[in-house]
Amino acid sequence: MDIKEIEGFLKFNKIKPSHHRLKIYEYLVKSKNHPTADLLYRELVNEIPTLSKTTVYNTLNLFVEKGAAQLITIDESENRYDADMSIHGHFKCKDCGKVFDFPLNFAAIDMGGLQNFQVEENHIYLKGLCNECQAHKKK
Amino acid sequence: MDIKEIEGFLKFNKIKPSHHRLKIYEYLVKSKNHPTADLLYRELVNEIPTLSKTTVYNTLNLFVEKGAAQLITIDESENRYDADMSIHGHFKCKDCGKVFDFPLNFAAIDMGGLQNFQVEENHIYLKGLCNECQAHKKK
DNA sequence: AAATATATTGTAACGATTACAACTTTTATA
DNA sequence: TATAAAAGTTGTAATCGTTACAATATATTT
Ligand SMILES: [Mn+2]
Ligand SMILES: [Mn+2]
Ligand SMILES: [Zn+2]
Ligand SMILES: [Zn+2]
Repeated sequence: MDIKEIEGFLKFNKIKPSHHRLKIYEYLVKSKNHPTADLLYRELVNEIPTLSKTTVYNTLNLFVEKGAAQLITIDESENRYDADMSIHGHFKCKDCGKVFDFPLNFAAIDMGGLQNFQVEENHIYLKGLCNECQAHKKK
Repeated sequence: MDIKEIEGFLKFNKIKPSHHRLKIYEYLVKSKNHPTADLLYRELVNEIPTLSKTTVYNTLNLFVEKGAAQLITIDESENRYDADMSIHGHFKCKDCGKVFDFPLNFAAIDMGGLQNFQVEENHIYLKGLCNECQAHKKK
């Protein structure tokens, strides 16, 4: 996904593609690491020295509003963001803190129980130990 | 579930059942409304005028540590708590803000995709409009 | 009863996020 | 192109949920 595609995608979502917005969206798409606003700021401020944290917050809120990114509340004190709007689950390692994607058959979940609720968003969060951290523990 | 059962349950989880702890746990069990620390405080401070908010936070953290309650991160700015440790999903209405339980067949989720992750917790959060709020909208 | 451990309190600090007004850049209008 | 209006960005201060901490109160042990 190159910068032209990202520009097109933002426009498609009625977001005016300013330089900052392009860079922030590009980071989300390419890193796939579900960053917090603070991490995004720290990662981009070298490349964009004039960047302010408020712009990062404004931009992420705009992306969520316009449906170009989703807010991930897997953490208890910080919000994370994801440009991948497809239905998928998130796994957070309690040791290293990384958040991983995993595929999800959503049809298997959305059954019976919820009586007449009109579902607009789904968030599947698992927590435990990732592959790598399990290996460390064994030693 | 009467107060004696609650006392026994706290003891079983290695939590010394002080008066405050009993009342807080009782509220969680009986209200089933997945309260925030602040709501819990406001609901109990009339009955326990000496209650402090710090105690509410301390107590909820203790419950989670000891496995007597679970932390629910369905909100983006406030933590909620649930004494129901069984596997079930949560639905949050975007209109009225209420958080509802719904039954869940977890086996359907934990499939393939997550490669060698050791799962210790699962959180299934759906959002949308509850029954009642859909009715209001129609008018 | 005295000593020790545990629980609770009130206040201050912290950290993530937002509010807001000033400033800059882009877009529209004349 | 010059001017005005709109949109984007910035830095700082404020807000709000949560935690740190030291003082006090209560419970448990000696
Ligand atoms: Mn993801
Ligand atoms: Mn519940
Ligand atoms: Zn890990
Ligand atoms: Zn509702």
